[in-house]
Amino acid sequence: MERRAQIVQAAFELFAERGFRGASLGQVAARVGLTNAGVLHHFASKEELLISVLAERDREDEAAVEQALPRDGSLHTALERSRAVVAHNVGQPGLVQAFTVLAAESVTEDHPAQQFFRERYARFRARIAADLERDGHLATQETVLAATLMLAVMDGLQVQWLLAPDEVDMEATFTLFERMLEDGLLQPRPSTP
Amino acid sequence: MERRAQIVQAAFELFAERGFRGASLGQVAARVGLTNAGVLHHFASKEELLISVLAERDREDEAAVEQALPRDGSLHTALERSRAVVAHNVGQPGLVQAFTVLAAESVTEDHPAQQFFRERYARFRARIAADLERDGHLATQETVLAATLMLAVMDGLQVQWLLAPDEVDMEATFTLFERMLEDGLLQPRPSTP
DNA sequence: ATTATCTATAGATCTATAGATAATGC
DNA sequence: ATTATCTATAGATCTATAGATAATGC
Repeated sequence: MERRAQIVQAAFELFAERGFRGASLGQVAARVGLTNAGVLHHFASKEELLISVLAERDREDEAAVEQALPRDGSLHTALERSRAVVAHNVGQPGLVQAFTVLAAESVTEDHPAQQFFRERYARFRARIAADLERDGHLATQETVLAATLMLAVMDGLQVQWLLAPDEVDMEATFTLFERMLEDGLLQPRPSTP
Repeated sequence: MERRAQIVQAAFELFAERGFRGASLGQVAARVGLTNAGVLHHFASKEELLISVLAERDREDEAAVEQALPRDGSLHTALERSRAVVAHNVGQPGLVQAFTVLAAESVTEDHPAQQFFRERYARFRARIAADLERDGHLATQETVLAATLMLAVMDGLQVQWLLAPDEVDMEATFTLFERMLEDGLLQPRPSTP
């Protein structure tokens, strides 16, 4: 079972570096010191390997966030969690790159990770929308839009940051966004003229 | 010269459908009714084809926006332009998919479009920041952050929208963002408590 | 003459499978 | 016995080049 984890780790790195279609089983095998066929003993196909990588990494990362700062249903905690995730990501370019590259690649034809990302985004949107709903400052109809927006900001920032880490300050930009969210949306509106 | 344009068009579609690394020269050739070698007569390599595709499409699209709604340096027009781009994109999933997939793919190792996207984002950030600067409501230091944020929102929305066009309302979400931007950031701050 | 295409092909990969061998767990 | 790995390989691709042929523009 140790081996499986090693392979998942190597595949994760390679998919981050080259994308799913740009990375090969042979490269994964070489990185863990196996042959091609050795890897395919543990995973029936390259697609199955990708699915495993995504499922296992996602589970781990969600667990890490949950442990560091448990959800309590409040909007305050929800925002703090997002900020914590962004701050954490700044130190994990490999992780960010893997999810950024694979999520975008997944929109292409017959991509094996399409269902995974579709469900992942739907789940996150619903979760954030629920927190915003409970907060009560937004019209029900707007909570989903705001949740979509929040995820969009995180994803969009990552692309720019990966391309130019010295020019793009992901944390500061996200903080600005949260300020806008709080001042412009969540406070009682100051008589929009 | 007609042929070149046909090839660029076919390549654009295929890169959108499968990404640069997932699409092949042979597929491009087949789509325009040429052989592999026929395509390589017009473009020295697959990489050169990609660069041409990006350069030509980008030029065309920028020109289209410019013609529809010329820049005049005002923030109002700048925001209107963004909204127009988002609205236009909703009718152009192929265009959106090409840029979304290729931008994310470009962050991977030795990707031929890396320089293109790096420069493109830098250019857009600078342009939007300049408009915000002139407007005068933001501290100079914040204009770049706000410009980064604006591009991030557009990009991030596209990923979610491409995966679930029926669940994600790109225009409505962007409108919500612009309202936040105006109310929360560009208006005189209502005594932040 | 020059430009556009084609045929043919070299030389790399790539995924996945079959079947043999080595290692491990009862 | 079962699990892990390997060697060998089939069968697809893929990119790019060389050299021949067809089409076009003076």
